Amino acid sequence: MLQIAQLRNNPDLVRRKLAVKNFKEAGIVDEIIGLDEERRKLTFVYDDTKSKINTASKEIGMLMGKGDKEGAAARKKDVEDLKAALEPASKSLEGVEAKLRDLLLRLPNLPSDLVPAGKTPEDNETLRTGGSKPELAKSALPHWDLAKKYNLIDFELGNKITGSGFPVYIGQGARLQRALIQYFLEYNTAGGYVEHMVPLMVNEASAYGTGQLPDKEGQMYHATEDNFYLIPTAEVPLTNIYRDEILKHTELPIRMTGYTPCFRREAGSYGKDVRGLNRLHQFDKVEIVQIVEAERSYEVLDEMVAHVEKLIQSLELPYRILRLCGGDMSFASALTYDFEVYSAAQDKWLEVSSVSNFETFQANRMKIRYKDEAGKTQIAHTLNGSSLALPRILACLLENNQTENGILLPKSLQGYFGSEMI
RNA sequence: GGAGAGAUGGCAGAGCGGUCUAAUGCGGCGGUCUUGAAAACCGUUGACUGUAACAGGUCCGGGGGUUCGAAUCCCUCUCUCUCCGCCA
Repeated sequence: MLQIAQLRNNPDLVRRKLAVKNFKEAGIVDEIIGLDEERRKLTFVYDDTKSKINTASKEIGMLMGKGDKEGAAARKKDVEDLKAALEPASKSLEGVEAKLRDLLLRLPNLPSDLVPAGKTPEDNETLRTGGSKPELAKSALPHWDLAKKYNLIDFELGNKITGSGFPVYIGQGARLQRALIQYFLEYNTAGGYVEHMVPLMVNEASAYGTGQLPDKEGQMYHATEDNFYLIPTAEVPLTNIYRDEILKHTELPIRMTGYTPCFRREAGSYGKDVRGLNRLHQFDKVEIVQIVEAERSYEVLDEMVAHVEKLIQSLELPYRILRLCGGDMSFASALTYDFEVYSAAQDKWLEVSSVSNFETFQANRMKIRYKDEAGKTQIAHTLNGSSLALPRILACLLENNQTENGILLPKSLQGYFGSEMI
């Protein structure tokens, strides 16, 4: 959620930045500024009337104490009149505030100056690439065939138990998942992130906090009986740990990591993109989250990008880092770097991590604040990224490393997996 | 699932209709003392809104009500604890 002060003090800048994000309802900005002005006027009337009522009520108490019943009765009449005046002011104030909140929630975060203009993924900027694409034999198989050949994943079995997009990992496949999770967590904790195991279901307030609600309502599985949502990413429970907290600046940065399954309805997805491990309803991911002082967040973003990059390098996969354009960024983000790895047999780039700075957008909603060195309360900046999401990494590992004798695993994984090859 | 108790400032905890602008303790911050520290003593210590700055307003789990006046009374929701039941 943006801060009203941003719109009030710098409406042109806000409009310009929203345009970079291809936000269509720019009129909302003026509407908000108008409502805010109205709000302040009404607030003044309300507060002033309330103040008079408070004074009168105190007087009544004193008069009653002295036994002056007539004086008290007269003041009571005054209060009655004041209350009649308060009613409409209070009603319209409530209405204005509700409308204001609603409009404010519909505004996406402002993109940072680094964000390139653009509408589609084609407009994303390639920051850099690394690794090299493997030379595969003509007979090379896509990962869904490899998964079958080596009996690693049974997609049909998942259909039977639950539905499509809920694969069953078997034998060496399950073991490899476990090895990847372990490796990623160890790497992140070595990098200073504290491991957390968190609930996989969250309440409504948490879903609002990180911005899944209200705009991604249909993307989460919803347990309606208890009004809980299955988490689409560990970002939600991890970041919400600090909801409604005021931290000391000496406690920052907060650095957290956690492994969780993630649940996404992916309503509207279809076709070849959903084949095999490319898009699932349940998948495993290790996430990193940081809560930092405002002026440090871009430095931290770079640090997180470097952290994820080294991890991908250690897996020896060809990768590229994209700086997302305004149109391809998420609602809540100010700047996002996507990591894609090259899936050789599919001849496709697959997103495996998305590292974002949300600046105050999430923190403002969640009221995550800190006292700076001067003792002033500031809104914190939040950041998060995948480090890493498993299925597409697995797809690439299988496809890129296939040999006649099996799948050769990168050195970094061999210890966690327990052997060199599948 | 059944019965009962409760939710107050960073924490503990008093307050049960009118100086509550919420006691007290702990913690935090500043100071005195000290070579330094501890102890002791003194002072200070919330959030939001609003203003040029004051003033003013809101907040005692959430929402609603009674009253001139609510932390305090009533209704309702949520959550926590204790006991019972079930159970990995």
